[in-house]
Formats: sequence, C-alpha cells, structure tokens
Amino acid sequence: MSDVSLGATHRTLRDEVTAELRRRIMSGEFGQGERLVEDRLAALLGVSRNPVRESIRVLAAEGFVQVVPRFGATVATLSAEEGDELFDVRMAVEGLAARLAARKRTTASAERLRRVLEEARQAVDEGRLDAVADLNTAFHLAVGEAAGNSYLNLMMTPMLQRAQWVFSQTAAARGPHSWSEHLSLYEAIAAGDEDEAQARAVAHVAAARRSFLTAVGRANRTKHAIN
Amino acid sequence: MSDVSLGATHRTLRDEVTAELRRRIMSGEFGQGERLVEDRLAALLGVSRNPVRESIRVLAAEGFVQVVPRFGATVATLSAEEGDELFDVRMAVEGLAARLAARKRTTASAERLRRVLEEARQAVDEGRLDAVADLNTAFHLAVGEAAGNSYLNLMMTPMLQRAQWVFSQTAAARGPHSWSEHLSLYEAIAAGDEDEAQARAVAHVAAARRSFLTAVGRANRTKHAIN
DNA sequence: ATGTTAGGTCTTGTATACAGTGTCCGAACT
DNA sequence: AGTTCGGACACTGTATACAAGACCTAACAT
Repeated sequence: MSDVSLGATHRTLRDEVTAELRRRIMSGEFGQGERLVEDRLAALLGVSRNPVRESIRVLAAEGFVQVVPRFGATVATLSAEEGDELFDVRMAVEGLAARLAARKRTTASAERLRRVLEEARQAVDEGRLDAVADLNTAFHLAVGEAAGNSYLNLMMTPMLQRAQWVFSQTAAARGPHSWSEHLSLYEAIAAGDEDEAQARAVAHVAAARRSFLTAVGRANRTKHAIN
Repeated sequence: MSDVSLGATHRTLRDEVTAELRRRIMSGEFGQGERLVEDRLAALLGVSRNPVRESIRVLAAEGFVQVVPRFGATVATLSAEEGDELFDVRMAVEGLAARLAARKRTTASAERLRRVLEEARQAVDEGRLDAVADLNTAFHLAVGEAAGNSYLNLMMTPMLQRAQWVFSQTAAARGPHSWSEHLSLYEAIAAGDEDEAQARAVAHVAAARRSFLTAVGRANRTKHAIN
C-alpha cells in the first residue's frame, strides 16, 4: 500500500462535470448571467442530473455561479468593479503566500516553481496562449503550495481560477513582463527574503490590476462593457 | 415586484441539512476524522441521500470535510499546526477587510457593527456563551460586509466559521478583552482611519492566536492533544 | 384597455432504485 | 502459523422517477 493514493487516483464523473462546466464558464462559452438548466447540462454532457447538481453547488461555493432556490443557477455576473475588487484580495492573500513561501522554502518547492517557469517559457515560445494562461495560474498556485499552509491553499485555488476568468472575460492580457516578474518573485522566494517576496508578489498583482483597468477602459471606449 | 426576493426568501431542505451538518461538526458532535456515511446521515436527519450528498460537497469546499472518491467523506482533521496556520490567513484577510471597511464606511454599516456589539454585550451579561461565540463570528463577518468587496465576503464566511471551529475544538476561550478589541476596531473603522483599523484587526487576530496557542499548550500538557 | 385568474408547462427539489467498487473477513492452501 | 484467494457486505456513484413550485400565457371580467 503506497501513499500514492492521494485523492487523484480515482476520478468520478462528477469531478469531470465540475471541471468541464468550470472550463466552459471560464472560456466564455457559458456567458455571464446565462441560465444553467440542469436537464440541458445533463443532456449536453451525457450524464444524469445528479452529478450536474453537485457540480453546480461546488461552483457556487467557488463563486462561478449564483444559485437562487427554486429558480436555478446562473453564471455569475462580473462587473468591472467586482473584477477590480478581486485584486485587493489577491494582493493580501498572494502577498502572504509569497512571504510564507520564502520563509519555508525547500529545495523541492523551489524546484517545482522553476519547473513551472520553464514550462511557461516553452509555451510562450511556441505561442500556445491558452497554455500560458493556465501556467500563469499554475505558478501562482505553486507559490501557494510552497507556503505550506493548507487553508491558504484551499482558498487560493478558486481565487486564482476566478482571477483567470476575470482576465479572459476582459480580454486583458499581460505581456512578457508578467513572466519576468514571476522570475523575480521566484528569486526572492528562493533567497528566503520574506519582505522582498511579499513586495514583489504585491507589485506583480498591482501590475496585473493596471493591465485589467486598461483593458476595461479600452472595452468601455469601444462600447463593449465587461458585463 | 420588490427587490426583497434576495435569495433568503426560500429555504430548501438541503440548506438546512448543510447548516445542521456544519453545526454538528463545529459543536464537536461529529468528531475529527469521523466517517460521514450518507445513509446514516440521511436517516438521522429524516431526508434522502441527495440533499446530504450535496451538503457534503459544499462542506468539502469550505474545508470542513474531506472527501475521498469511492471511499466517502470524513470530518476534516485539524492538527494544532493547521489550526495555527489559519491565523496567518486571518491576519491578511481580516486586516484587508478592516482597511476597506474604514475606507468605505457608511452610516448603515457602522450602525450594523454597533448593533452586533450591543447584542454581544447583552449576551455576555446574560452568560449565553454559545451566543457569544456566534456573535463574535457575526462581528467579524459584519466587518467583511462593511468592506463592500463581494469576493472577500465569499471567502470570509467559511474562513470565520472555520476559525470558530478551531476555537471550540481547542477549548480556547477569550475573555472580555476580545470585546474591547472589537470596540476599538469599530471605532477606528467608524473614524475612517484605514491604517489604524487594519492594525487593530491584525492585533486582534494576533491576540486570538496567543489564546489559541496557550490553550493548545495546556491541552498538550494534560495529554489531550487537539487531534 | 387593463387587471386578474386559471391552466399548462418548465424547472427545481426530493426520493428511490440500481450498478459498481472497495473493504473486510474467513477459509483453504502452503 | 502465515499467506493468499475468494466471496459477502457496505458504501458510494449514477440514473430514474415523482412531487412541488414558479413562470408564462391566455381567456375572462371589469
């Protein structure tokens, strides 16, 4: 009996439904405010209503859908203001994550961060944009894991998914700056400099916020409001 | 059509099951690591397995239960270390909440905070200890609401419930100091002093951590480890 | 013309039934 | 005596069925 059986051994239908619904919401295939009818989703995914219902509850807890009793679930709406609010939370949470990651750094966690950075570099070179977005989230999540705080991780996972959603919904994009900022953050963590790590993480999120606000401004000028 | 229909109009069975299971976990009636068999919970609460299953998924997202596919759900275990880790997260998150609450203060939110403080004072006078614990959480949550950040609120609700759980599980208790700290935090928020509000919130959580660590130390000395 | 009410339809909420998988225990074999 | 294999049991995963409520429409009355 090995210890490899850490959850991911089995993957239930419901897990896949949850992931698939989340993916379709994040990709914009399910638009904001769109009604999520259990029957149709079940038919669409070739399953019964039960896994769909349970998935919807999870996605509601993550903030991706809003559920009104006896009415149903709709994809959450994301005003520009709500999108902006997320950055305040991220600065606080990710700043802490970076600080703790620097404090508790291990060779294993540093190795993991470096590996994600390397994968991202390749994806950028090959122009795989969707992979870049996923790897961006993966890097931030890896910092959270390096912090070694279980509850911090539990809350960071949906938070970062939401952040990715916010970016994709606003057609906001960050250039190569983002990855140099990641590298710089990694170095501070690897050096064990808590203050610097936190400062760089906060600055990185602040830079992301500026990109977001620019994109929102652009959208407003072209009459394509975020919501 | 009034705008009063804000979610809480209807209360489904599943909502009550979720609340009831959470309550029994937080009260210790369902001990850490205890297996949660769907059939038995359904029979216990007089419902079918479906509401129970959905509730378990929600509680898993909140971190109260751990679900292993094809094995089942168990009440999450809470080591002393994990309990302590929560305070780091709380300081970051609640510090932000206090700062934003001070920034966006309104007469309505200030009134609401004052009302909770008043209710708590009465509960303390009347010696209703369980109500005091709930009102403690309610105050912290009210600060979160006063911050006017929807996602911050979404994550604070389960975080504060978990904090209450940590305290009750360790038999940690805080005296009247806690409420004078609350009052002091309220005043900083009402005065709109962001820096002071954040500092007092952080100090308050830090004080709670000291109480927790004292209780854990006491438990360890008496051979009653938290887990 | 407008308000109201009754019916039908759509969708959620809940329960029950079935299938599949893992666990545990005992018996047979080494 | 220890080990391994097999089968019964228990529980989860998934599907289907039924109940109840909400919304929409249309006919009717005022």
